[in-house]
Amino acid sequence: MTDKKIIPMSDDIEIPPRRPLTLRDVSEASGVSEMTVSRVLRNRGDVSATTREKVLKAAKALGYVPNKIAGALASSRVNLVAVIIPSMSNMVFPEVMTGISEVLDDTPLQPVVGVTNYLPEKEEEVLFEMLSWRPSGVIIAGLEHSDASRAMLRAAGVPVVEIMDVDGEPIDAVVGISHRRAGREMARAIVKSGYQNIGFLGTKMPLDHRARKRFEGFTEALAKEGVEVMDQEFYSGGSALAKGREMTDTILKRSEDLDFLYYSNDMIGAGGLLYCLEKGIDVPGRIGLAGFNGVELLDGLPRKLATMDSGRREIGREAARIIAGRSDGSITEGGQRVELTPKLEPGMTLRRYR
Amino acid sequence: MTDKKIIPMSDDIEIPPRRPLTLRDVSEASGVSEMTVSRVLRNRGDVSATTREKVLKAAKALGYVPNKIAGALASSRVNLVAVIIPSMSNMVFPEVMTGISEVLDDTPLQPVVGVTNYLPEKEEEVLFEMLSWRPSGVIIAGLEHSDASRAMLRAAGVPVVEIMDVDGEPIDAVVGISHRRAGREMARAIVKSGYQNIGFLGTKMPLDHRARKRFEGFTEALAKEGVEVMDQEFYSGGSALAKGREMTDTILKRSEDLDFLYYSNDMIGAGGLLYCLEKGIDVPGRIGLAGFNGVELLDGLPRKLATMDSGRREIGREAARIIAGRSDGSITEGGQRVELTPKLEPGMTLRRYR
DNA sequence: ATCGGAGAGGTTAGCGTTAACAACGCAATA
DNA sequence: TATTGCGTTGTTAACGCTAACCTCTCCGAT
Repeated sequence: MTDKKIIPMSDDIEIPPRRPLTLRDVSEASGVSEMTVSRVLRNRGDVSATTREKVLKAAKALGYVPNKIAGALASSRVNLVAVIIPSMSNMVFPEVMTGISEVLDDTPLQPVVGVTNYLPEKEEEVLFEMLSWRPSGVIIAGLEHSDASRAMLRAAGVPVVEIMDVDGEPIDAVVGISHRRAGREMARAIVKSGYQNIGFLGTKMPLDHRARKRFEGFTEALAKEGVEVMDQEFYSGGSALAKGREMTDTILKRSEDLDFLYYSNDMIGAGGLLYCLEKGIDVPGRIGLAGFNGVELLDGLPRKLATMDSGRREIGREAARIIAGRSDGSITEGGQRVELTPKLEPGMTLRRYR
Repeated sequence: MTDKKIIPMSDDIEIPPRRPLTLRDVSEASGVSEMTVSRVLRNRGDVSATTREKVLKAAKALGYVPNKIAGALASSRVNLVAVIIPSMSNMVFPEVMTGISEVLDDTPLQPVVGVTNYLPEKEEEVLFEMLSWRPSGVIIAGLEHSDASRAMLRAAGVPVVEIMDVDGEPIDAVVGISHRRAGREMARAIVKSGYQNIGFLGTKMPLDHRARKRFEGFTEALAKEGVEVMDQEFYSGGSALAKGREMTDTILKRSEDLDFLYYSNDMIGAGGLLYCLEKGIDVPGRIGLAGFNGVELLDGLPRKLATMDSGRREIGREAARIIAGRSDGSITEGGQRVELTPKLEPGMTLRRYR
């Protein structure tokens, strides 16, 4: 009340309040204490209807926006959930985000996204940055992290949900599918349909652990059937659809006997499909095709590509549910493990027999 | 230094520090004042190399993560940029985000995203929420906002960049293209190529102002040429590619004379293209097609769809540059206006003559 | 010997909010 | 009438950090 700053000002009637508004301003405007204003604005404690309205009117008139920074510091409660994903341009992660938002929208929590570009060092940076805001929980893609990252996550003292993948040792909770198993099942389905000369097309994957695990599961299951991957082709960067075409062209020219192509994602698979149809190749008679993810886009293709739905949206929802539950106290234990089952969608490109 | 809290503890050597670490812990561990630790951790002020190392070692050993909440409150500097966009599943906005991140990565600033689902009320909520974190700047899609939103943005006292669109009254800075103009130019190009019976296919657009403006510019320019839109078809929700097919089927069956279809985005345009090719319709001879946005996906289609590049990535970059410049003081004035020029890409579906 | 000044580090006082508790007024009860 | 107790409002002290100022030491110039 004492240190009212004197600011030299023009004669304008309407002085735009250059100093940002605080509770104090609202309290002065409404004639009650800051504490009461705080209570009104958070609907907490008993405040008489009269005071409540007086305060709300003043706050609205001034255009007061509470300062969450100060609030968070005082209450040591931050309603943010850190979400750390490798990429935004993949269509997969926006869908996960959608699932997360759907659930968090019904809670006081808010997601904040960080992108790592599949780089462990970047992940470490982003994680450090996010943890320094003391979020109420962390949702992070994958189970592979640097030692420093794992240490940070463990030390953060908040719920951590690793998503997408369940093949590995989680730090706390996990929600995802088994990519190895997804690869295995696809391999079996392919062989069962009578294909024998199988090619694999995917990303250059040293850092895409999930693609790698799918490939491992795939080759492993093929091996059990006495089949080996006949040829492979990898790409990085560029329009996935166009790359799918190019790679398909390359691999088919190189290995003419191929009768099945397994793509590590739907986008390149779609490119391959378009390529084959254009070339008049009989799909799935002469060659079968399959992708991975179950993206919506497939519904619009000339022929439905075989794929395996990775349940991205549901993964997001489950992860958010765990964080929300633990944060509001309705879940007390940690370490939950939710394995979703990827569903094989044979579409029209995987069914030589029957 | 006086009020060291006594915590009853077991005899364990390694006490997992359940109370979150503070500067104090680091200062005690390294034998210097908190202030010095703070200086080291922010590379500010003069600290001897010896002390610096001592402090860094202690911080790392403890696994200390600074509390930005407290830091922000004390310094009243928050290195966050609020980015408010209508949707994440559009492929357009992830690209804008990429542009923003590219630029902000070289600054201390960090983007934080909020999604409005094209709903003004939701925009208001999200904006309020974000402003309560006192960000250093706001990047927000579109020029149409509720009165309350505009008031908040003006009162926030930070740089505001409205992006995507320049047709309207900005609050502060704008970066985007003129969608009216984009619509007009496409109309002219279509007519110039000799098409006369033109259909429009798009989203139900009461809330998609940019699509609406394109449509307005489109019809306006057609009118000048004495041409009227012959038929229209709108959709909402679902897989855009599949919707493009369906709508194309519907409109072509309803209006057999149509010789050009203008789609409000590339995705439905691609669906339409695939449909026409499948039906054996001569494109662009019998029917011409065009979309909007210039998405990468088009590169992989059987035929390159005519489109107009909306320069999303560059929009993100420019917007981020303005925020960054104003926030580090290298730009002092406000109200900048950057109008990018959308480039017509005729592809292979818009060129009946020549 | 004296002084100026740079380098290194410490002290103090907030930043704007909320938790915890204290205090007040007034009606119902003993 | 005194007492209890509830509903309502105010007071005080953090929360963890940084800006601003202050002190001390040491060294070279005078």
